[in-house]
Amino acid sequence: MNDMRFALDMETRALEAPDGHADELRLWLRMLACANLIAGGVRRRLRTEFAVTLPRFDLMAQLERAPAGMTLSELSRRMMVSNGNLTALVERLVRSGHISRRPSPDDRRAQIIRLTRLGRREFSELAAAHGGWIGEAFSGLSPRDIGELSRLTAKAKLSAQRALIPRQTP
Amino acid sequence: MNDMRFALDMETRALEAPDGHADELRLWLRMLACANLIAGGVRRRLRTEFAVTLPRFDLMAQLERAPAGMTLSELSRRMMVSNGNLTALVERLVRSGHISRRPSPDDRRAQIIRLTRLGRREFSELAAAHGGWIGEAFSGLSPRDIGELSRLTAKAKLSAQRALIPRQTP
DNA sequence: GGAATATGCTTTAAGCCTAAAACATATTAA
DNA sequence: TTAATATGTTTTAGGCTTAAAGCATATTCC
Repeated sequence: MNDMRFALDMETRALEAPDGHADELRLWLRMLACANLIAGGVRRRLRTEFAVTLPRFDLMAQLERAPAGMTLSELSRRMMVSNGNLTALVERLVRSGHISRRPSPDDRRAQIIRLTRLGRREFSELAAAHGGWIGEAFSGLSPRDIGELSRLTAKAKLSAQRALIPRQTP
Repeated sequence: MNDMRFALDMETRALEAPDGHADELRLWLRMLACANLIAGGVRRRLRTEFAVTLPRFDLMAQLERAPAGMTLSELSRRMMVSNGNLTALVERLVRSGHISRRPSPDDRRAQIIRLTRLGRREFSELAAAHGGWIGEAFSGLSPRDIGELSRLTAKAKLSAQRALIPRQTP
């Protein structure tokens, strides 16, 4: 039995803000809860309907947009996960026949990862279902809401980038 | 060395939508990227500045709002994580002296978890810093933007709940 | 009361994730 | 050219996360 339940009142309790960041905190908790909710739903459906994990789906989604393939480092940047994380994930996908791995002709340290025919075929099914779930998830919002939310989220992302990314040391 | 870099163009590439869910997909990828970005920054700072993990912080944050304590099940609902997940997390926090665990007087299966004095003291430092980081993260948005984004995110969360939560089987 | 069912918690197996260190190869600078 | 530095990948140690199964105790139904 699935032991998980969604607690939906995470941010409904008042946040007694120590400083004046109460609105930002409320926004953050809402955004986090919303993202976790949707990601959790996607994860559950991928598992029960397709026996696939979300990271595997994410990896295939990135590769699908790069028919020529990609190195592990490039992949780790796009997926926003650590480099070492990919080693095992890629290994599993190679073993299951969804991706191929060959040495880079340009750089003897690097490898090029690509979707196999099987990987492409299976991903197209996953992507169709996934698109439907996301459409459902936001079906309570009008097109106008979606546009506005999208715009503001992009703005928030940019703001967070500036604020949170560690300074480059060139 | 920190091997992670933030790839920020996740959703900048066009999404060729199979159906008509392109806008929803773009929104979803933006929201996910934004949440991951902020959560990643918070995680990194908690670790480097306080040697604390994000789940530990989250757990303490929940307990801080419940001075009378809480059972593990209640905690798992509020944190939106699985029940089994908490066993080890709670064990570690008990060992480090941040929380206490005592049997429930009402239910011999249950335990009541509470912040200790140390836990409360340490959490108050964490919370202050955390509030500041979140304030920074959204500092590029006007109060009006924040209000609007907060409102729409709440709406999206509600929509996702309706759409994605598995049907209750009463 | 006793059986069936539900709930609280732990355990297990598997996978995900990070940071840091290690190693190999490239690139740059002196 | 050699040395220093950077980059691509893997390894390691530790923690997080889930689903599912198992155990103990409560609750409900008959």
